[in-house]
Formats: sequence, structure tokens, C-alpha cells
Amino acid sequence: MQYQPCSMVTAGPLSAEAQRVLAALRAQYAGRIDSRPYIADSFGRAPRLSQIHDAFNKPPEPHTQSKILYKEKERQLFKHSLEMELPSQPDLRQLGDGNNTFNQWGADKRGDRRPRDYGDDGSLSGFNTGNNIPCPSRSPPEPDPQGEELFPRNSFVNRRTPHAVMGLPETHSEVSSRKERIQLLASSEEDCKAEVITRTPPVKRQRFGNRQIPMITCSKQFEEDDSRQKSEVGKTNENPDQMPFWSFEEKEAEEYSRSLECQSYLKDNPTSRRECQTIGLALADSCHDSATNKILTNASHLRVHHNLVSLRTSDFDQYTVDKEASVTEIEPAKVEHNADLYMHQSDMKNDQMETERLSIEPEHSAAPKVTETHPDQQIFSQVGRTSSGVACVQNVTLPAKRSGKWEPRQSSQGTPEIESCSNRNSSVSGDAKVQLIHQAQQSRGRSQFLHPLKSIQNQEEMPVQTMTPLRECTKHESNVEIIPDIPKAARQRRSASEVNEQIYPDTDRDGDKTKETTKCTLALTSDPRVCDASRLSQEERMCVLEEAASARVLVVTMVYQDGTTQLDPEQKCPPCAVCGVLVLLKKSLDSLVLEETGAAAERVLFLRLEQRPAWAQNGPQHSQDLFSREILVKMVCGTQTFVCYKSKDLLRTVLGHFSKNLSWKQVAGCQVLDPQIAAWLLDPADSASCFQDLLNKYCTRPTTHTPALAELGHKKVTQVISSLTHLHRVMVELRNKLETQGLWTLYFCMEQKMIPVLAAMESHRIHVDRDALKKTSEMLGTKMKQLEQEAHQTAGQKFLVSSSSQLRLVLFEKLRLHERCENKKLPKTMLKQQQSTSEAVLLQLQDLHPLPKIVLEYRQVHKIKSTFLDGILSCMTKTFISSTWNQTSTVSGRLSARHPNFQALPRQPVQISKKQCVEEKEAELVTVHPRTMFIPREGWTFLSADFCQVELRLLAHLSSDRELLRIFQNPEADIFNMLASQWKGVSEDSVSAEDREHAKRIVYSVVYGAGKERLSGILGVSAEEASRFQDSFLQKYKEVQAFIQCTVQHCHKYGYVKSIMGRRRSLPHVHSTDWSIRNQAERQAVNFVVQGSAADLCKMAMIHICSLVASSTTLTARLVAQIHDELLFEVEDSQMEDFAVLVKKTMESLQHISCLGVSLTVPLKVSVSTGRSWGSMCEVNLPHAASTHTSV
DNA sequence: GATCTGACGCTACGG
DNA sequence: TCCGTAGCGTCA
Repeated sequence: MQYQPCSMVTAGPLSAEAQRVLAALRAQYAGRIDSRPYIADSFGRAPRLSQIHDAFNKPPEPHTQSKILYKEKERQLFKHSLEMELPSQPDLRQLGDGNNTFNQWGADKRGDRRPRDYGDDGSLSGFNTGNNIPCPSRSPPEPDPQGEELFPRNSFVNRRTPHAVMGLPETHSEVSSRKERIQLLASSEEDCKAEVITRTPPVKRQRFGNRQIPMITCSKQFEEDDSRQKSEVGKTNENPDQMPFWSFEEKEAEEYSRSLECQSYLKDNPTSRRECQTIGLALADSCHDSATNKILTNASHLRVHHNLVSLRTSDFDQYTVDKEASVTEIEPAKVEHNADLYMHQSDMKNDQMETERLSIEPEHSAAPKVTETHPDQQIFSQVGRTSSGVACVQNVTLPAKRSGKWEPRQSSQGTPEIESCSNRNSSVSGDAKVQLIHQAQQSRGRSQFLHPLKSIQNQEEMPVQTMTPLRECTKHESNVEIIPDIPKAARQRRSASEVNEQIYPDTDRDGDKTKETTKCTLALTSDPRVCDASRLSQEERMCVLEEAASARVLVVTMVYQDGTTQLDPEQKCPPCAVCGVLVLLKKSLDSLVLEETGAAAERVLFLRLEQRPAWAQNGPQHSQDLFSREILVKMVCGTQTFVCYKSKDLLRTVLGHFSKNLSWKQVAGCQVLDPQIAAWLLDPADSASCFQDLLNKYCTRPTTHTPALAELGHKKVTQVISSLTHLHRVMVELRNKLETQGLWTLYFCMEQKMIPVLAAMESHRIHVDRDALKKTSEMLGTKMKQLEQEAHQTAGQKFLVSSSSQLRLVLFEKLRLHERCENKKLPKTMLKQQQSTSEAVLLQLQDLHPLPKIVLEYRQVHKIKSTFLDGILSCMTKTFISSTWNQTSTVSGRLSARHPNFQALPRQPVQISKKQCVEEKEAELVTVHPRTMFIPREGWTFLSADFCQVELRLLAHLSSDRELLRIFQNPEADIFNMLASQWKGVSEDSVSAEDREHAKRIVYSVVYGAGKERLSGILGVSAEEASRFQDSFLQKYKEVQAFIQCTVQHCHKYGYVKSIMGRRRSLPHVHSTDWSIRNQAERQAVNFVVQGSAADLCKMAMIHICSLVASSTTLTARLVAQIHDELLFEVEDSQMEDFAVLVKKTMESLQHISCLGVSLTVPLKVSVSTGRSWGSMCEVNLPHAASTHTSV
């Protein structure tokens, strides 16, 4: 259903008169905007270039002290603790020093002020009253005394997804798992039936400025009291889904009249609750409320809007209060069709519609009537009329000034009294307070009424719901498409986190997900210390915005449906299970002191991010979404510095959630401080695996301990708030360490900028030819069975071909092949020193027996099928795929990719012979190339840009080897081709791609210190010949050897090495007394300097190109993947030529990077290729770009 | 007996 | 006694 702006009354287009009034109103509101001067973002201190340039010659900082305890992983499991002395007083102003720009959000690009209004693009509607309402301080969150208990592990039910494999016999365990799933399915569905009404948190009262605003909810208990009430409208309308929204108008007017009668009657007869309820039934019929994403009664909804129209003419703020106060909640899952019906006409569009309505019926407006009822209260009474001319009364009580903070509602306090008809006898008889008719919570015609006092009691007594794991995972497992022969590891991954949309079918999952969200965030949102943005009125939101404007820094973490956050040690929820974002608005950077005195005033804001089905997303967004969006978008778009652990996940989530309104280009300038990345930069070999590890390792300041709180949920909230405080604290410490070690520039200029680039990559979906994958997988399955049979026949016994231990028994104990090649030394396994069955061994044995060759082919086919076909199928969502890019998983600074590993897809196609049908006939060869399965969108093409021989060029630069530099001065020269021709004794034109790759491997093996025996294995020659080759290579490139020695000496002296851009790697093993361990560290040192420098270069290329595209109004290219030295883009056909030139020029210009002090003495060469699939790329001849100086 | 987990071996990729 | 990633299967 497509929303069309129209009058609520006539459903027709907006009249000229309506537009005129609308414009007048906007102009009127525009004059009420706050006008604070823009405060420039000054957070990022100027990079200290000098810290980068000290490279190798600078001794380690005198206060650096390394304590190294290690054990080999592979041969070394190594624990390294690097203790740094910190300055006695860390400069806390470094973090967000008065630099956020919330206070300029009301200004447009030119600095002109304009209304904070949700316009067509859905931006926030809000009007500053002109008063700078002071936001009172409140107590800071109390740190939890149990340090280890900060992140309790939730218990989870077994969420393993059973997986039927088509075409294979189902194992016992699979049958068992399926039974378990069925049980879980059944139980979860029962849960759904039982949980008809969502519990809502107790009424909170929060102080915003000098106003105290109620947040009304409906308790379950009270709902049950009134559950017998049924909607008259619902009964008469058998199929409300098909009725247009405005068709209720006449009915509504009639019922509205009855509601007025109800009020009038109750005023005179306050004791008759039963009668009131009877009258109140008329309020029932569902519609959607924008503020809460809940369903309201339709008649009431319209009624409220009538009132609001009149209110807006005189007091916008009052409107917001009325609107918010008139809302109760309902479980969307139970009214999905009704929601579908109404959602399209709700929300900010309703604002528009209301204004339009105003233009049609301006004569019905009335100024608010103020009635004094209590010294602390002002009661606003509003009178309006419906289109049918029926009067309407709606009142809300606003308290006068009251000091305080978030606290549970107390009946003795001057909270606005908002009562339903059904509760009238108790309240009306008292102080003659004016009533507000509430929206009744109902589902498909069921009406519920609000009882504030009961609500409070009920909610306060209600135990906090246990954090539950994802029930959807089990509930929707039946929807998971069965994919044949999915590898075991992929099946497990799929069951846990990669099922995404398959476990959440668009049309079914919304209700359950919302319910889970409600359950799991209840503990958070019902806590008085947490401000639930979805329950704030417009006015309160403005106050929050102002508070955010005055905050020094935002500390952010995502909350998952199971109640965990990004700061918890275990993340069991899939990425799609985010239900909200917690934002700590830090008012003071030096709150460490203030926290201890209890004087800090920091608000914790909870922004819901509820998943909506596609049909709901097509309609207008809800106001809570808009408010969340306003805050989050401003934050991630670079106008607000914030601290977030694993910030890439947050960016990706925000991009996904607001995909229709937020482009990846907007987040390209994101200013985020991520402690995970900071810690990794400090020690890439031992970056903390979770936030708690990070705290243990880097947070040196003691935490304040308070007694544990008894209430369930309260403790959890305390932990979360405490974690946010610690998150900020540890970032302060990490930044100091980064600066001390000269790594801040690298963080600021490179790693921080990589975060939005990677988030954008993960947000982009790549189309995959699913059918081709399945078809090829089936074909390879047949081939594997054939090879398995051949292996059994050849071996003379059945054995598991994929088992290296069983193969070892066959090859070396039964066939005793090793005895037949005594002149060759067969490699042993690394750890157990057993006879290896690796490719190198099998190649040596293949002439002695047919079995090794069969096993080699079997392994090749098996690898392709399990990893590159079935593995990719398991990572797919519909026909798309997107990898997870890890910024902190490598010691060298490289990126890594998972699910699938985009960097490990075979470059070359593999030819496999199909089974012969006829003995004499030659076997049919089939070419399998997984990269061809990746195809761009229609009208788009892949473009690949590859740094040519990047590591060798960097080696030439680092070593200043004259011979290498000479070769690289010729842009056409290909050193691997050249070496391959020399080695093979053929012309350079005759060198095959395979020979070239071989030569490349040999060169790098020599450079990085391969032993002569290893080299002989690679070269396929004797050890003596390999040694001679090694010597001659190093003799020809003498400076290379000098560079190696120099690097090793530096490593011995300082214990670490650096890349060209200042990336560091500590190598404590270099001091080992064990010769082999020490030697390995030396090789790692040499390798790191070159490989790490290449990684730096590639990252800078990504940042520069993405930055150029982001700042362009025309370019639309998307970065799809990075394969170390290769960048893969998806480019619109019409822009291909321009973009190819841009990419090549940009990458080659990275020879000089001023901000990081890089100026290479060797030119960079980039080859560009394009293709309609990743497996069919053809090189494009572009002129070699002249190196230009690049300023960053 | 079923299930889970970590270590290990092997093989893709990149240089 | 090249470096570094990820993924899969086996096995204890």
C-alpha cells in the first residue's frame, strides 16, 4: 500500500487552502527554533606526524616495559603483557571536548535556521519553545561491585539447528535434533498464544527541564480486568483489513459522541464504573500509533487527532503531551493485519494529515483551557470537534516545577492524572481532576483501558523477565531452506547466526521479534535510570536533544534481543537480532571523580531499533524511529564523536535499519573511537577477545564498588551502565597509550576511517548464482563418490579418504610407499611428527602408486565442493551474500574475511573430469570456477584493481635495492615473469600463469627466509640446487639481504618492528634462547615489515577511493571486497570508464601519502580489469597514471 | 550412545 | 626453519 498525502476526512488530495494553512503553521513554528551557535567539532587532535617518522631508529620509550610469557601457538601460545606507564593525569578533554553538534541540528547547511520538522524525508519534527530548559542532574550509575559479574552469561537453550541433508541418509543425531526442534517449535508457539498482551514497564516520571511528563502504560493486570470488553466496531466490521482508514469516520463520530456522554455522565455519576465501561466500549477499534509503534483503537485515534488539531493551533507542545499521553500499547503480532491497514497512515504523516485537517476545519479549533486543580499542577483541557461536529474533551495535567530525576511514579506526587473511563469513579471523585480518555489497548476489536495506579503496582511487582535466547531461531527453523550437502561447520554456523532472513521470513517474524524485543528490553526500559526514547513526548525529545548537545561524548552499545550487549563476553544473537541502542550521554569527561562523589549527571538513553517487515517499512516510519534515527544518524554521519566497542557492527546495523534514508556515503566520515581497534593496534598479537579482557588489560583505574542490588534486572542494568562508563574510561586509557607509542595518527588517519568502509562493504549484498552453485555441487558430489570408490579399489580396502590418519595407515603401513622412495625425505606433520599425507608428499608418491593421485584429486574436489560451493550456499540470504570483514584479526594489519572467506576463493578455474560413460571415450572435462558464481547487478559490472607486485615493490623501497628499483622503474616490467623465464629457460612471452605464480612463491619464500629443504620442495629440485638458487637470488639483490639483516637487528634491539605507516608488531620470541623459535621471530619480523606495509597501502587505497565516491554526487560504485592487494568494485556500466581511471590514478598516487609521512621511492602499478562475473575479468588497458602527491 | 569441543592436518587464498 | 588468513573434516 502506497501512502498518498491526503485529507483524513475526504481522503482526497490536499487542497490549496490546506497547503496555505500548513505553510503558515510551519512559518509560525519556524520562529520558535533555538538558535545556538555552532560549536565546531574539535575532538580529533592534530595528528603528531613526528610520532610516525621515528620508524626504526628510535629506541623504545624508556617507560615501556614488556613482560612476556609465552608458549608457541602452532608451536606457540603466547601471552604477552605490555605494561605502560601512563601520564599521571590523562587528558580527559581529549575525548569529545565540547564538540558535538546536536545543538546545530536545527540549522541547515548554510547555517540558516529552519524548523526541526519531519519533512518529506522524515526528519524530526520538533520545535524549541525558545526556553532553554535546564536539565537537572541525577545520580550517576553505580558500578557493580562484582567485577567478574559485570557481564553475566545468560543461559541458552540449545539452539543448534537440525539440518536435513537432501540426498544423504539422515543420521541419528539429525533425527534427534529434528525432534528437539519440533518440541521447541511447539513450545514457542504456545508461548505466543499465551502471551497475548505485552507487558509494559511501569509508568515513569521524568523531569525534563521544568516540566514533568507522564509516560503512560497499560498494565497487564488492568488489561485483564477489562479484557471482556469487546470492540463494537470490530464486531460490525467483519473484515476491517479491507476497509479504508477513513471509513470509520462516521462510526467514530457516533462513538465519540458516546464517549463524551461517558465523560459527562461520569462527571455527574462518578461511582458507576460499570456503566462507564459499557460506554467506553465504543472506543474500540484498532489503529496504529506512531509514537509507540503500537496499535490504538481507531475511533480514539481519530478523536485524539481531532483534539490535536485544535491543540496545535495554540500550543504545539501541548499537542505532543496529549498525543503521547494518550497512548497505550498492544502486541503488534496479534494485530498484524490491522497494523497493515493503519500503519501507512500513521506517524509523522499523521501530523501532516492533522494539519491538513486543520485547514479544512479551522473553525473547530479552540484554545486550551487551563484549570487550576493543585498547586503543583496545571490542567489543560482541550475541546475540539470531529468532522461531524461532535464536541470532544481531552485533558492532561501538567505538573509545575519539580526537582528530581527518573523515578517510579508515586501516587503522592504531582504526576499528571490520566485516567480511563473505567477508573473514573476513584479519581474523579477526588480532586475533580480532569480526565483524559485513553486509547484502549486492544487486539482485533478487544478493548482495554488504562488504570495508572494499578499499572504502577503491577509493573513494580512484576519480576523482570528472564533474558531468553532467541526463540525465533527454533520457531522458524522449519522455514530454513534445505540445502544439499552443506558442510558441517557451515551447518553449525547457519544454525547460529547465518540464517538471517531465512529464520525471519518477512511476513511472519515481526510479531515474535517484537515480543522478544519487548521481553528482553524490559529490564532496561523499566529501570528508572534508563530513558526509553520511545516513551518520550516531543517535548521530552527536544530536551534529550539539548542534553545530547551539551554532552561531551556519547558512549554507545547495541542491545540484542537476548538482553546482551556488545560489551557482554558472548554474543549469541545473530546480527539481525539487535533490538536497540544504549547511549550514555556523558556530560563531563572527568566524571571518574564525579562518579565517586555521586554528583555526575549522565543520562542513559535507550533507542529502540525494532525490525519491521517489509510492508511496514513501506509506510511512514514511526516517530520513535525518527527520533532514534535523528540521534543515530547524526552520530554516525560524523557530526558527533562517540565511543563504541565493535563500532563496525553498530554502523552496519544503523545502515541496515535506516537503509531507505541513510546511504553508506553519509557515514563515510564517521568519527568513532573503538577500543577494540585501539587495543589491537597496540598489540596485534594479543588483542583482547572481549570487552572484559580489554578492561582487565588496559583499564588501570580502580572502579568504584557498591553493594549488589537485590532486584532482578536492576543488577543487569547496573552492569550495563557500569560497562558503558568503563567503555569510556578504557578508551581514554587506550588513546593515551596510542599517543605514547606513536600510533594515534595511524588510528586516526587509517583504522578509524576503515570502520565505515567495512560497514558499507558488509551492507552491500553481492548477487550469487545460486542455481549454478547447487548444480555444480551436485556434480562434484557424484565425482567424489566415484573417486572414493576408485581409492578403495586401489588401496584394496575401504577407508575414509578424507581422513588423513586413515590415509596414513594405508599409504605407509599397508602399502609402505615411503620405503620405495628412500632417496627423498618425506615431510612430517608439524606437531606430532607423523608421516604427512600433504600435497607435497602425495606428489612425491604419485609415481609409485595410483592411490596418491586419486587422493589428490579427491581432496581438490572435496575442497571446492565443501568450502566454495556448499560453504557459500550456507552463507547466502536468498540469492545474495556479504562477507564479514574483520579489522582486528591479523597481526600484520591485513583484513580478513569470514562467512564466506572472500579472500580465499580460488583464483584459477579447476578442471575436473566427469565419469566416462563409455570406457574408450575420453573423459569429459568440466571447468569449475567458484568466482564465476559472483555476478553484478543488471546494468553493473565488476571492476578489479590490483596492486602489481606490491610487496616486492615495497621491498625495493625498504631495501633501496638498486637492481629491484631499476626493474620497477619500467612500468611494463613484470619481475615474476622475468624470473620465471630465467628459471624455466623460456622467453618471457612463453611464461604461463602457473609458472609465474610458482616464481612468485619462490621469490617470497627466499625473501622471507625459507630453508633450503623447504625451497627444494617448492622448486622440485634437490636441496643443494635450492640452496644455490637462494644464494644467487640474494647475491643479485644484495641490498635485500642487507635489509633483512637490518630488520632483524632492529627487532633484536627493540623487540618490535614497524611498517612504513607506523604499524607495530612486538616479537618477544626474538629474544628466545631456542634457536628455532628465535629464527621464526626473525622471519616474522621481516615478513611483517613488508606485509604490514602492503596492508597499510591497500587500506589507504580503500579509504581514498571510498572517500572520493562518497563525496561525489554522481559516482555510485560500491566496494565489494578486498583481497589483500586487490579491490573489487561493482560499478554502474555508464560510469565504468571514468571510475576505472579514477581508481587507477588514486591507487598509484599512494606512492606519496603526506599525512602518514610516506613517500615511496618505487612507483606503484595498478592493473585494472572488468567483467560480468568475478571469474571472467579481463584487463583494461589504461594509461599509467603519473604519480602525484596525495594529501590526506 | 549422543553431543560438544579443541587440537590437528590439510588446503584454499594473499604476498 | 617463508609469512599471514579462513574453512573443513577427523579424532580424541
